[in-house]
Amino acid sequence: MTEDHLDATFASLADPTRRAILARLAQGEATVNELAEPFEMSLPAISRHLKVLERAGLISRGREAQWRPCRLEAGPLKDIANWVERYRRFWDQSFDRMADYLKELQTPRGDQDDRKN
Amino acid sequence: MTEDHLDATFASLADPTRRAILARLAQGEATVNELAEPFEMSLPAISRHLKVLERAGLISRGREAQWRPCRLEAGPLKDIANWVERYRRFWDQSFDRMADYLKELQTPRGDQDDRKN
DNA sequence: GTTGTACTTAACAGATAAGTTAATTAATAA
DNA sequence: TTATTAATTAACTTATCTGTTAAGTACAAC
Repeated sequence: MTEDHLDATFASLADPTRRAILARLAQGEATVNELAEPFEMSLPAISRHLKVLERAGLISRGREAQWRPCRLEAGPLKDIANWVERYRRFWDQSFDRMADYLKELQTPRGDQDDRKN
Repeated sequence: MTEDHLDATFASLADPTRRAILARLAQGEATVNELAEPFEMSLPAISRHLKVLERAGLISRGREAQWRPCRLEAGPLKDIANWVERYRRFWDQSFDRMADYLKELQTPRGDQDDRKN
């Protein structure tokens, strides 16, 4: 909810490996090795990505014997969705066209200035 | 639309100054000095933030005399919204509860295991 | 021309990020 | 106890990010 939290969430999502990990976890829990398998990257590297995701609150980790199963935690994603929703009106209809349209309403017909092409 | 583009967009949004700049631009075009005014930061720093936003396609810049008015470009924000929507089901109802609920359906009444509180 | 305003670029410093390999911790299994 | 598997931490390299001040560019006004 805080701005600071948004920082960490957006930063976490800026990495394609981490987004792929989240996509995998959307299908269910997985261990570190399972998560690492699709990537040509060392296990420590994956472990660090997981730590980044954990710090952002995007995953949580349990303990079962020597495995540390990860699961998706979607709270921060909801924050992102809420944040971006505030801009929906800017893409729902082209804002440029909207501005032109409003201008047109104020201007007598056949009387518009030239515009750059 | 590409993954690469998402990288740049998320990374741009990970900075509170840049998010504040976008919020300001949601109210209309502004010059660099106008955008810089609320921040205790040098103008070159703002200029670089704007370059980051521009590279991510989140703003565009015109030229009017010596001013370079910035405007919001919401395309990449739409991409973010689309991306995050895929996870909506994970926060719309608590997924934990959903799992519990499904389990409950499969279990004879008054017969459930203890759960952590 | 010169001066002033708006903004960018250059050059630098410090912090953070992302990967590597090697060593370490933790639990299982023999 | 020893060996194996799962995962993390340590130490290090390289690159990128974010800010600074100082210098440079572009246009306007005089």
